[in-house]
Amino acid sequence: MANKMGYLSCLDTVKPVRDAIEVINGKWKLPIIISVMTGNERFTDIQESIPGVTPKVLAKELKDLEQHQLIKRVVINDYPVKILYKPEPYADTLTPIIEALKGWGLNHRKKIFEKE
Amino acid sequence: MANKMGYLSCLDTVKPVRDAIEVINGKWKLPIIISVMTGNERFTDIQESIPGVTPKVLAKELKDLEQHQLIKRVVINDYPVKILYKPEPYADTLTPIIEALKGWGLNHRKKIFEKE
DNA sequence: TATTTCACTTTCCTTTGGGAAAGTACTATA
DNA sequence: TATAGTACTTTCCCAAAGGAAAGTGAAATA
Repeated sequence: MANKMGYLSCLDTVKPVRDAIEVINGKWKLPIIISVMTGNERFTDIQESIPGVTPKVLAKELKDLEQHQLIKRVVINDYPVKILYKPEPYADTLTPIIEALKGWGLNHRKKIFEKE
Repeated sequence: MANKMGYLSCLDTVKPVRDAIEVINGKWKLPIIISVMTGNERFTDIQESIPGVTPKVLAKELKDLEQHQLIKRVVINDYPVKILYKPEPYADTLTPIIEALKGWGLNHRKKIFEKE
C-alpha cells in the first residue's frame, strides 16, 4: 500500500508528546513535583506550598506520581510515625520540561500585561 | 509580618508553570499545534493527521488556539470557499516545550519497554 | 482532660473533557 | 440527477477532574 494521504504526517512528534502529556497531565502534577523537588517533604507542607490544592486531590496525585516513579513515599517509624515524600532521580528528567514551561509562562504573562 | 511558614516556597516556579499549563492543557492542543506547524492547513488534514481526534473536539480546540493567538483561521474566497489554519509566529515560542516533551516521551517509552 | 497536629479519607456535588453518531449547507464531480 | 467532499454543528451521553466540607484515628501538647 502506497502513500495515499493528503496530509503531512506528524506522528513522530505527536506520539511522544502525547506519552509525556499522559504522565504529567492535569492541573496539579507538575506543581506537586516542583514542590517536592524544592524540598517540601511533608503532606501538609506540600499542600500549603501550592495554593488551592485540596487534600483529596493531593493524596490522589501523590499516588499517581509514586506509580510513575517520580517520587517516593517514605515511612519513618518514630513515635509518631512520619511520612515523607522525596523526589526520585527520575524526577530530574522533568527539569527541561519544567524550565521550558516556566520560561514560556513568564513570557506569556508579560505579553498579556503589555498588550491587553 | 515575618516568615511563619514551615514549608519552602516554590511559587516562583509553580505560578508560571501553571500559566503555561492553562494555555496548552488537555489532550489535544499540543498535537493540533504540532500538526499545524508541520504544515497541515485544512480541517480534514489536521483531523486525519491526529489519530482519535473528533471533529467536535478539533473545532473547539482550534477556536481556543486562535484566541490564544497561536494559530489563525484564514478564509479564502474561491469557489468553493477554502479555510486554512496557519501557525502564528507566537506558536514558535512553544517549540522548546514541544521538544522537551518529545524528548522526555521518547525516553520514557524506552524506559517502560526495557524495565517492565 | 481538651485541643491541636498530621495525613489523610469520605461524601457529595458540579464542571469539564471528550467520544459516537448524525446532521447540515454548500459545492464539485460523475 | 446522484454521490462525494469540506467544514463543521448538534445532540446525547459518560467518565474523569476537581472543589467543599466534614470526618477519622492516633499521638503530642497545654
